[in-house]
Amino acid sequence: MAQNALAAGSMRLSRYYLPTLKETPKEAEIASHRLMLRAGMMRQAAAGIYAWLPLGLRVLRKVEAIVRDEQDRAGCQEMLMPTIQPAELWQRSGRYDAYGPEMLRISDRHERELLYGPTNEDMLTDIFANTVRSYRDLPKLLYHIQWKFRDEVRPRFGVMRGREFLMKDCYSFDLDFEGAKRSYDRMFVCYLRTFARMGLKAIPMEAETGPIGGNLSHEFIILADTGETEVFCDRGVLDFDVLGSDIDYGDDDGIAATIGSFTSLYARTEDKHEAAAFESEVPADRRYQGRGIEVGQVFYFGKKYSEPMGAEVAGPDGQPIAVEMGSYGIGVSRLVGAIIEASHDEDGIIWPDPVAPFDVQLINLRAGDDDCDAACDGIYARLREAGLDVLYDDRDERPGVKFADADLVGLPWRLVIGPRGLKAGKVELKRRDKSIEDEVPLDQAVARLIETAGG
RNA sequence: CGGGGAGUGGCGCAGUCUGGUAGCGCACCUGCUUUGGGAGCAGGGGGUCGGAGGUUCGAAUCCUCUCUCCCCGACCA
Repeated sequence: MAQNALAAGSMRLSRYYLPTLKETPKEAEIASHRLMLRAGMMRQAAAGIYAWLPLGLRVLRKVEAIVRDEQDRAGCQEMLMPTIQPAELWQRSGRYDAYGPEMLRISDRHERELLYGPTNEDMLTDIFANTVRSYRDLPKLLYHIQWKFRDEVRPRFGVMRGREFLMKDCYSFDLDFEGAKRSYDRMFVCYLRTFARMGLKAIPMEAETGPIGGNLSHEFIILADTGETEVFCDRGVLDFDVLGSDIDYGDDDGIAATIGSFTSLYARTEDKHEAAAFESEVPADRRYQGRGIEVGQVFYFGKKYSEPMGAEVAGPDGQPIAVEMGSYGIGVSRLVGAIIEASHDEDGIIWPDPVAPFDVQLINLRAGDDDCDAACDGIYARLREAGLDVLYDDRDERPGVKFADADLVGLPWRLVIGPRGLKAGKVELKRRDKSIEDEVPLDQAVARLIETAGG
């Protein structure tokens, strides 16, 4: 929408850099990859590494803004750590040798060993250890949104599994397990809200917890027919209205209760699925089976890094205590692909309103015709004034080309103005998802757009 | 990393087996005609055939080496 002044902006398509493709580049197999290339959102630079073009960047920024907003709302504080890290940090945490060839190792002109960060536990734990001294400074939730690099053996699915990817990672620091659990719960709820705000059904599912044990790790899975993972869950999980329920981050018990209602219901990916448990715990009419994409994970790992890296605070009795930590990731760039997987048809993308690169596609069917130009220019100005982001197709192209591009790019609203309708004083107002297709008087169309699509 | 496949103009492809002056569709440029679902006609521009070496009078085509990309699997946000 238009609230974000930085992201806002309308464009005339004749001036916009939007290189759409009629044919699919042969390297693109899955829908999101295909559509992102065809819709001119990105171009590949190398395997798993992409350049974001203006349209793609708009979406990436919107997704990022929602993630940021919800992090801040949950009490997390944003910072920014570098993409390049000294190897020494990882040698101290013991991960440098453990990480393997997935880590891109580089060296500078002094032959100092560096690496392109695949994650930031080590660095932030180090920063924290050097700056926080007392239990009274806890708890803390710190996050950043930064590009990461993992040298995957086999990058694929476009932006869904690239080597370079934009990720939000948050880290919690608490004095004891109870505190760590509160932080974990807080992030859990934050994630539910974050994905819901993007128009997605994201389901928390039990995940591997590693050597720590317990059940304190969940993957958040977006439902999408083309997802890579098979998921099984109780439909109750799908019906839960997170945005409708008023989350109060000051109310720990309320948050714990919200999570309890989620985690009490069966929800597992194929790795953890047990048919017998599924059938005994979930009534037949509530069993849901489908496919999904992992877009986030929350993880409690206790003192795994704080102990080796000396991240200790003085407790109430003055004795040093290694802090309890957790980390919480969201694949921001991956989400752009995941959203498309979850929302497209054979003609193109169908953007959920909150992440759409523009609100409205205004189509002038006969650019150069005085009446059409006048009507479109007027509407373009009025919609912009109302704060809507409009992509105005004023190109000297045939209608078929414009419709095809509009379907491809997939903006939520489409306003079509042509000589035929104009003679009758009407324009065509449509939703990309086809839920609305109306011929209405021009003023009415504008009013409806401002009312429903406006900030 | 195992198994498969592909590199020829911006995109999609043919040509390679059987060596003989690089082609098609779309896109692009100019003009005219068109104009409610990817227009028609005419004219035009653009390619070291991934790279390096070799064989040959002559290599996109044959041989050797190499780089890159994609798909399936294992792995992963």
